[in-house]
Amino acid sequence: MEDNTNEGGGHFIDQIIRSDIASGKHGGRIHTRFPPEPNGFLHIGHSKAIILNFELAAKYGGMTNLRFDDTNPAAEETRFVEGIKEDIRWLGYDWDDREYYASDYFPTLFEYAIKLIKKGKAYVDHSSPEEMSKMRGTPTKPGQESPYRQRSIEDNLELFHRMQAGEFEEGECVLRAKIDMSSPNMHMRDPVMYRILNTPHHRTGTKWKIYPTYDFAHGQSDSIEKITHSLCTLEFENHRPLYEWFIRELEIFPSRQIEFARLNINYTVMSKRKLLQLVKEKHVDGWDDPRMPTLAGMRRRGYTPQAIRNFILKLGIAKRKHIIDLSLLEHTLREDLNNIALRRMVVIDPIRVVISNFPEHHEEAMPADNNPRDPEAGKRTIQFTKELYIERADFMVDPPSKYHRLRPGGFVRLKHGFILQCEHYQQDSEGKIIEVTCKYFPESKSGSDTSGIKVKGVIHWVSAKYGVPIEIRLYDRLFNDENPLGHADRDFLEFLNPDSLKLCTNAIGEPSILEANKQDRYQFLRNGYFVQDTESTPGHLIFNRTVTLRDSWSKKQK
RNA sequence: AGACCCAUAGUGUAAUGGUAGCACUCCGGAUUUUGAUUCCGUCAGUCUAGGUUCAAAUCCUAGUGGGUCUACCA
Repeated sequence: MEDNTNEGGGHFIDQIIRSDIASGKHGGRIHTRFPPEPNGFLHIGHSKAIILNFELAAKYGGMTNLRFDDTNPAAEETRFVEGIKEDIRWLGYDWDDREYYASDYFPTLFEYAIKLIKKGKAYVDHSSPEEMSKMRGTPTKPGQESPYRQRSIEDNLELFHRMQAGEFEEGECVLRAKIDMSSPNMHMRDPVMYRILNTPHHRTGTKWKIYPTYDFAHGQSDSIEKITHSLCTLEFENHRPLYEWFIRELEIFPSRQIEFARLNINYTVMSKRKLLQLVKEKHVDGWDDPRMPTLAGMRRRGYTPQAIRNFILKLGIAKRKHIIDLSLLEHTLREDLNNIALRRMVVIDPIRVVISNFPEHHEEAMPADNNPRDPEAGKRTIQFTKELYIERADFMVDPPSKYHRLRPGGFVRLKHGFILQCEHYQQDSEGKIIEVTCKYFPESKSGSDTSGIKVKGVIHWVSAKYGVPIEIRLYDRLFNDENPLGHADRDFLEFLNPDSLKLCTNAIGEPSILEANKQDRYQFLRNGYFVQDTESTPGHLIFNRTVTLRDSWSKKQK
C-alpha cells in the first residue's frame, strides 16, 4: 500500500495502531480479520472493510484472517462462502491458510457460556420474545428483571445442557447474560447469548441445537484468533461495552473493537437486504447483474480491482457518516481503464456511408495504435473500404451550432481514415436517414495528410465489408434518486431507473474485436469503456459498457 | 427526548495548539486525428455561542443539527 501519509499522520485507526506498536501492546503484533456472514454476496461497501483490514495489517507486518461469521444457520449457505472467497481474491487479497469459521468455535463458545453460568453471570430464561421485549424497557425507562433471573447456578447449568440436548423447542428459552436491566445502553440489559434453532447449519449440520448470537460469538472469535484490532462499522458502537464485558468476565484475550463509517455511494443501495430483494423480485438479473453494486456485478460490468482499491484508498477512513459521489468511483475507474484499455472502433447505431469516388474493390490499410498511452500494446491494421458505417448521431441534416460532425456539404475526418465531404443523403418516408453519400480526399490519409483541409470533427467508423455484428449493453445507474432509501414516505423501488439497461443489437465492430479475450478491457472510441460479458460467445459477441467517457459536448447541449 | 457517536468548500478527506491543504464535481482556458486523454486556472469551507491560551478547526462548557440503540439478525 502506498503510504502517502506524513510521519504521524494517517487516519485515526492507523494512529491507534501506531500508538499501540509504540507502547509495545501485544508485543507490537498487529492482527486483523475480515468477518463476513455468508448470507449473500459482497458489495462495494465490503471492499472498504476488506481493504482496510488487509492493507493496515500488511502495512505493519501483521496478518489478516478471513472468518465467516456463520452463527445463524437460517440465512447462510455454502455457495455464499465460495462467492465471498472469489470476490476477496479478485480484489487481490490473500488470507493464506487462515480461513476460519465462527462455527468452528461452537465447542469453545459453549464452554465460555458454562464459565459465565458458573460465575453467576448467565441464566436460562423461559420468557417469550414478546415478554422479553416488553420487559427490556425503553432507552429512557429501565427494564424489569426476568422472573427467571435468580435461578440457581445448578439449575442454569442443567437447563443449558438440556437446551443443547434438544429438549426444548425453538423459542422456548434462551441463555442470557446477567448484566444490568437498567443500563442506559440497551445492549447491556441482559442480552441473549444463545438461542435454539432447528435449521441445519451449512457446516455443522444438526449437531448443534443452540447457536450463539452475534454478541456472544464475534468478540469471542476475535479473542480466540488473538485479533488485536477488530474493525467494524459504526452501528456496532453501542455493542462495544458488551464486547468488552464478555472479554473481561471470560478473562480472554483482549481484542479491541474500533468502529469506522461504512461506505455509502449515491444512486445505489448498499444494504444486503435490499440487494437480496432486487434479486428475488427480479428487478435485476441476479447478484452479478452489471448494475448491482456487488463485487460480482461490478466485475461483470468491467470494473477493475485496481480501480476499486484506488477508490477506497482515496476515501479515507473516519467516523463521519457520508455519501460518496458516484463520480469519484467513476473517476478512479476511468483513470485505470484509460491506461489499460485497448482502443477499438465500434458503431453502436449504424448508418451506411458510401464513398462515391472510392474505387469499387479498392482497400486501404490503415495502421492504428491499440493504446496511444501504451506503445507496448502494439498496433493493428484496419481496412478502409468504399462502404462503411458511422454512428447515427454523427450525421445531422440540420445540426445545432458548434456541431463538429457530418452534415450535408460538410467535412469530417474518419479516425485512422480519410477526410470525407457529404454529397447527399437518403431518407425514408419518416425522415430517417438511410444512407449518406460522401466523397473522400485521397491525399488526406491519416498520418500522411497533404490535403491541407482542416476539419474540426473526427468520428469513428467501421468497414461494411469487414465489420462484425456485436451486441452492446449500455448500463446506467440503477436508481434515479441520489438516496433511494432516504425517503420515509416512498419505497426505494419507486426510484428504479427504467433506462438502466439499453440493449443495442445492431452494433458493428471492427474485425479485430473477434480476438477479444474475456478479461481484456476496451475503449470503443468515443463510446466508452467496454468489457465482454460473461454470456458472450465467439458466435454472439456481447459487450457491456463499463462506464462512459467524460462528455463535455452533451453536457453543453443541455 | 436516556446513553453513545459525529459536525472542515457541493462531495469526500487532511491539518493532533502555530500559514486551513488535497482529491472529485462544477465552471473557464490551452493542446488534441477520440467533444476523450493531458495541462493550466477560477469558484468554494472550520455548525452556533461562550471559555482557556500569546495563539483554537484542534482543548473545555452549553446549544444546535445529524446518526446509532428498544431481533432469540449480523
